[in-house]
Amino acid sequence: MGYNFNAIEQKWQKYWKENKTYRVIENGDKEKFYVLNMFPYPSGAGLHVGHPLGYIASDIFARYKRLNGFNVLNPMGYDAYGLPAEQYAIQTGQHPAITTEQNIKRYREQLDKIGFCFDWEREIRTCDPEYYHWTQWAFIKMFNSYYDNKENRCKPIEKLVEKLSKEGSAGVDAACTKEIEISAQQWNSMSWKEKEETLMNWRIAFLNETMVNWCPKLGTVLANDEVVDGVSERGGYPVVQKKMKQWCLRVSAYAQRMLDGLDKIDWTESLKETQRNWIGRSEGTEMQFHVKESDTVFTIFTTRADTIFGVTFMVLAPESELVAKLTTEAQKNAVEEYIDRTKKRTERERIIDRNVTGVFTGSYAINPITGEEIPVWVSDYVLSGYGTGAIMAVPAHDSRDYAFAKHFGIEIRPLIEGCDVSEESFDAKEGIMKNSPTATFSACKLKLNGLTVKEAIAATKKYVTENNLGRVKVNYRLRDAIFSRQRYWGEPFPIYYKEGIPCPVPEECLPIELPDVEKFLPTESGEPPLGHAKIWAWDSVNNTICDKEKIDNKTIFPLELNTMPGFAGSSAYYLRYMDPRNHTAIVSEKADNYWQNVDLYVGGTEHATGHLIYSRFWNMFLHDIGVSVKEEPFQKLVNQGMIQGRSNFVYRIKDTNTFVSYNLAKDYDVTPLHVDVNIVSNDILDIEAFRSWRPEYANAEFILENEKYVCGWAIEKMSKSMFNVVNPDTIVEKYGADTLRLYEMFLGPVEQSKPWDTNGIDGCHRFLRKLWNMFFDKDDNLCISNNEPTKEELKSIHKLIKKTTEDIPSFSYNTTVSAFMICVNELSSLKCNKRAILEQFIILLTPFAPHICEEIWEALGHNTTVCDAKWPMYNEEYLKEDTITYTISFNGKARFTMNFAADAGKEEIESSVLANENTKKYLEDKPVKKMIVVPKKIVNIVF
RNA sequence: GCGCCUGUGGCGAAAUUGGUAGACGCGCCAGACUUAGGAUCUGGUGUUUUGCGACGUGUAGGUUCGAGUCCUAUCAGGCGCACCA
Repeated sequence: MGYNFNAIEQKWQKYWKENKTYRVIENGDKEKFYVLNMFPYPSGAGLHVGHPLGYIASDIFARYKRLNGFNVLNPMGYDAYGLPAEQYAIQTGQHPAITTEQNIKRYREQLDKIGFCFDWEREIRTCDPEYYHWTQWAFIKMFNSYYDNKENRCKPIEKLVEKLSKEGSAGVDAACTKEIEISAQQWNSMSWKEKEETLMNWRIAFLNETMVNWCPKLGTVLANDEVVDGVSERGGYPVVQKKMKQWCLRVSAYAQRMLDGLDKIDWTESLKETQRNWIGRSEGTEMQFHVKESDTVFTIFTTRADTIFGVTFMVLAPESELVAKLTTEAQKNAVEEYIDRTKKRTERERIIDRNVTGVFTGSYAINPITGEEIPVWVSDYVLSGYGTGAIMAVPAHDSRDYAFAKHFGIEIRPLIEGCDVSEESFDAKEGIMKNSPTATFSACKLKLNGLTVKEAIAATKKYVTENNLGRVKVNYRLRDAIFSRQRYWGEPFPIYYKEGIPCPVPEECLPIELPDVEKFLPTESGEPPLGHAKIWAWDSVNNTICDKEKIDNKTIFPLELNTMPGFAGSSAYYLRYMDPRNHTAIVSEKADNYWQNVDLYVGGTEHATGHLIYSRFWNMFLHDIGVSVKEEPFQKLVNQGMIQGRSNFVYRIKDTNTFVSYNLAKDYDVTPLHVDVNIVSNDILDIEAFRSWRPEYANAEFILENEKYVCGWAIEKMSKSMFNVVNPDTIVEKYGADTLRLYEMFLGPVEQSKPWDTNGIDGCHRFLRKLWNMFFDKDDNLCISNNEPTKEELKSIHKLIKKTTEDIPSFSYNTTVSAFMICVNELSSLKCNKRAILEQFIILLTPFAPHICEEIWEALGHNTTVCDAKWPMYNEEYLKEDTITYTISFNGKARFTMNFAADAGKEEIESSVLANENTKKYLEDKPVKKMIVVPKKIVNIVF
């Protein structure tokens, strides 16, 4: 019978389930270890062979840690809310709740076949009210918090109210939408409604009317990370800018902390760099410019304060409120026309078409240092969302300003010695300053001539600050996250509207469950589907949801119609796994203190600027309000690479039904066609399978080479349309889960992207069969001896113990698998059947191939699961060599080898090498300058 | 444009602090056992040469007794950010 993997795997999967082998409970006696995978959203296509890569890698780590005595949390769940799940439902014309349920079921079946050690009792689903209770709860907490810049943490909004009523805005240094100045008196005389409207300026979760990424096709707004190159990440539909009132999260308040936190966590440098870029810290100066013949003052932001003498025009973003203020009667028509034109362009059009456009407002600003009059223009190359939406333009030292100045014929005034600005601007922040104004502006005390750019920036900053012309300012590219979606399939907001003011429902009334609606499709105009819900009003007397028709705006109010975006549910799920069935808190203090944060997080790099930013923000917020003990949620992060598909092609001769083999195809006029990789083996086409694959190929003719049809191939994305999808179920059926696990790891480094190629899998399968045959004879009888192991056998197994113990923590799984293969080859050529050796081998292999190890472990007479075995220790004694071969080299060129006893000293080796006949012959009369002995490796004689 | 990463056989890939390449697996070649084999086992397999040997880690230099590894320049591929002032 031999190695019957199907029976073995079914048996043990059933055993694990029935005996709850992988259930984990908080246990203070054991050290904890928290392993986590980014949970999947259950798509309709099911798993392909690339998905489990990360799960297998972390499963191995989890099992390894468990064998080393740790209490390991390794949970799994589903990110079931959000656009992908909903789009799939829409495409198949079903209710998302139904498709989600189906897809989860299918995912679970596929996952179960691979033999993971997930504790399924802790499973969570983001669309489960029990779960999103705490998403809504966190939102209310954010609504009721503000960020104190001085203390660098968020605090309850009541503290802010207290300050406002005592000191007004003067006492407030907090993250805000815009700077507001009010006195305590003004605040205290405000109505409830006015106060609420004012507080929106500081809340962490706030309602704001801003320009948003509107995607008409998806019928919803999108966050910045959901828009790529001006089209939606999901579906690739055009995105336009639109002013809308939306819920936002004040992520930007945490920008500096998120930046600083990166130094404390163990992520790859490239991922940290991506986040640093996304946060986009830039240190500069804000300066105030007065407008000529007007009271208006406006502020600009620049990183090049040193170039203040080179300013020859100012530019406002078209969306800026200043435009209307500064436009003169004479220019009114031209400006309005320009703004109309820019509004109509989508983000994408603006990216593609970079022609210089702009219009003069008619106004002049006064240079705060020189008093010079500078024309103010409007142009869409200035962004309203960054800095202050207004810039001072220095065409000599900024390429965008340069293009603008050239186009409109504005003066270009170079400020750096020796730079040539006749063809292009000089953007580099280097050189010696020149052209500071002298006689003309004698009042000006700022002299920059002769300074380096760096010194000049510092000097200008100092001057500006001391003379109250502006201030030093740090700007971040990171924007606040837009948190509303005009979609059905998401968490409803726990918010009702009283006199148009949003009010959170009482915490004890959570969760507010997603209502049933007749029509859940999104609309192009942006009417949220929850508008169709009948039972969707808030009865503030009985604290319950009630029929919409009862709304009287006295005690019964309308509820928010938007839903939360996909990242809402995925931002704190790792906390919930610690205590998933807690009805009174997101996580108990006890569980939080025990599990702390995720020790090892495994997932794709595509979440670098989405989920991994939001999660860190969300966790920092929860940390501030005393929920999560750690500030950073994911201590170590490993990005598994993508598994690409390897497509195969057949070559059809044009206008025929004849297919020509790959190497002969160049002689014909052919069309390459994708062919299902599952009917191709080692690039050889299974002709019969091909004929029955599609009716039109039933009578296909072939031109063969060496009596075979050879297919071409290419590396492409794994997808249905390329016919290169490999389903893990097929592999498990044919080779077993243990082989699949081994092979996925053997394929290459976990972090690296690589194509899937089923061909190599035989090697891993052979290894397991070989292993099996070491334990069992042809009649399936255990044939193991209890004899003492030999020195060689001990050496072989201890080499393996050392290798696995060192490699698993560093994720070098591919070399670990190689080490297993080498060890089996060594042991089988030694004809080793010693229990003492093989038993240790089984423990070492358990993380990789748990099913076969359980089976053998049981056959060896153990009545406990191998998952609880003790990881063996290696003994250096066994690894020592008796003799060591040294390479004798002359001036770095190797000539011959010599053997020495392992404990031979340096002197001994040197003298024997010099006394050796070969050495003498080679050296003849050449004097030896020096001799280098590298232990265990080489003796180099330099002459 | 700025930043980060990666370049090693026919293929996936190994290579402690620089220590004298290509482990392991696939594929290929030869042999054995077979009626047969997409089975199993054994041996071989970087290039070049009959052989000794020579040459080989994208390219060109440098440091060193010795470089895949360190330094400089350059090329190619991938990723991130990008009218961010």
